[in-house]
Amino acid sequence: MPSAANAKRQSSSSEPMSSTLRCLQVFQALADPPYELSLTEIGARLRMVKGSAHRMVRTLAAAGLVDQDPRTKLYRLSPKAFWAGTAYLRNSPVYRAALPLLQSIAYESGLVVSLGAWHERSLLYLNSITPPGLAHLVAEIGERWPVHSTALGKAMLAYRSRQEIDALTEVDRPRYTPKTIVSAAGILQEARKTRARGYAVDDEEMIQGVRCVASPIFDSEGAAVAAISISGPVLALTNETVEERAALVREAATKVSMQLGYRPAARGRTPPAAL
Amino acid sequence: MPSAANAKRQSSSSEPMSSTLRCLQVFQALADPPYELSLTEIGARLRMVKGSAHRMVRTLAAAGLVDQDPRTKLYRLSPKAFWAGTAYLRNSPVYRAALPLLQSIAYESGLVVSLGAWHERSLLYLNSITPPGLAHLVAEIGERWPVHSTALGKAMLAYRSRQEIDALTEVDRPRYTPKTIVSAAGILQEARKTRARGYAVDDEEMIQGVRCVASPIFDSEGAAVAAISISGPVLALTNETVEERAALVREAATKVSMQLGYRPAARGRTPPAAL
DNA sequence: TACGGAGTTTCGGAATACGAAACCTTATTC
DNA sequence: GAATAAGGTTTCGTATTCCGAAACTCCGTA
Repeated sequence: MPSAANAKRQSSSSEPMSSTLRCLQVFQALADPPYELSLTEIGARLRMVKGSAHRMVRTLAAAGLVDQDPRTKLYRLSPKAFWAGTAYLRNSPVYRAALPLLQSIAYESGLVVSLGAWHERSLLYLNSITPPGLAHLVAEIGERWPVHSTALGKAMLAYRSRQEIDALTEVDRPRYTPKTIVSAAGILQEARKTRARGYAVDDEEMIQGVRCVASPIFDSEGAAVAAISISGPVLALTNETVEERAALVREAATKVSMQLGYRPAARGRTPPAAL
Repeated sequence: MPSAANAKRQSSSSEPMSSTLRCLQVFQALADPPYELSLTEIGARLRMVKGSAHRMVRTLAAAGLVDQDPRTKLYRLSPKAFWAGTAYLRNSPVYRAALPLLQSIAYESGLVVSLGAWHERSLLYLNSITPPGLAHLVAEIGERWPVHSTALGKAMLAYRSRQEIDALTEVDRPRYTPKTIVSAAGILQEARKTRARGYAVDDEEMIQGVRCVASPIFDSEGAAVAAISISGPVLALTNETVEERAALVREAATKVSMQLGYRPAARGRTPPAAL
């Protein structure tokens, strides 16, 4: 009786499982603030009836990835989701190679040291080391930040392909402070400067009063996949000390690149992001 | 035509989506070492034919949670999975409250400082701060460790319910070093000692040459949901200095508990894990 | 050039998920 | 304290989606 002369093909070929995809949308919806959602809210955001939303959170709960607050009834990601997601870190050659160096630089500089990776045109924070007293200017593990206004992002962007930069700057990027560079021309110019001096600088372009320097990490294919930064209040990271801090991150980033199999003098590799 | 007199009920009530559950099993399989699996291996582990395994990794890939290494063809968790999973951390009151304190203690003590949470009878590492040179004795973010042989685990276990302890110690726990306490009686005795002195000690019970002290964090309901520890080589964490290190973690853990709304002198709360 | 191993796609049949609506539970209002 | 409202949970029939088996393709090897 069903499918009586169904007009539509069951789909051309190996389509992903649609019901599972919708369920994973629920999962990902819980990964953004406010991190805790009611059933009704989930249904509203993802355009599904309450019953379906309920089935999906129950499925995620059955898999252990989602918890429900007994008091508020709100759904949120569980510790198991954290365990599973962080497998990426534990498996990441960049992270494993960089972590010890981050600690060293943090103690040497007394400032915030961060490791970020390139992910879908944004900067993904992998970890930060923060000396006491500077906790307020720290990005959280796993947070995504813009690449045009952070030192970590700019360090990677400067060594990405020209097409990637152009795609990013098709329209002006968001402004966060008066110093944020938002235009395509400005961002391209910044990339040029970054390559010229060998490190990227964020001079209060993301957060007022915070300055950062960063240097990119290259994988064995020469792609800028990550970066290391030192951040601090403008009073601590003055123009006089920027150079030596930059030297710290450059040295560390180079070491990590080497461990990843990057060889700077490789055979005729085209310099990235040619202008 | 289908369902022509189907003998089996479609299931009593809101069952979770079975196909999605199997797909999430694939996701979780990638969260354990070796972290990268081939299609055939996934199929073998989860008892599914290749075609099904393929549909599932394609679905996870379509959701962005899984990547395939272009060279090796192996599947692994993606940065997006990391972003999603770490939402648990960003949303965690314990983590937010404890992180600044961890940094302080790490700088004060010069040793490794860790934060762990109770999760399904095991210890889940949320983060660690490691001074230079001690990187080798650090547990990774998101790793799960046993509760009977780690200071973090023992600190929480000592304040859990008697039933929970008994359930855990039904059979002897795994031994990792000659000093590991594996019997039910020994673990119970340890819990008693921990409560008596106010902090837990791991004296080379997990890793030879490494000693740790830890103190539990209580939520507003009085449950020991997390703990803070200081770890170091036995030469650095000597008997003479254990007391003062323990004082550091106790003070920090108490502060975090307070921030979570825990009130030690609450109305007639039954002391946990009564003997 | 044949072979082997692994990944990918196809296909029909049958079990599974969807949506709508009813039901239940908890908090709020008068 | 009863009525109400808002949200969470369950039921049910239909038709859509998923499962398994097997064929196909790709790539490196003998």
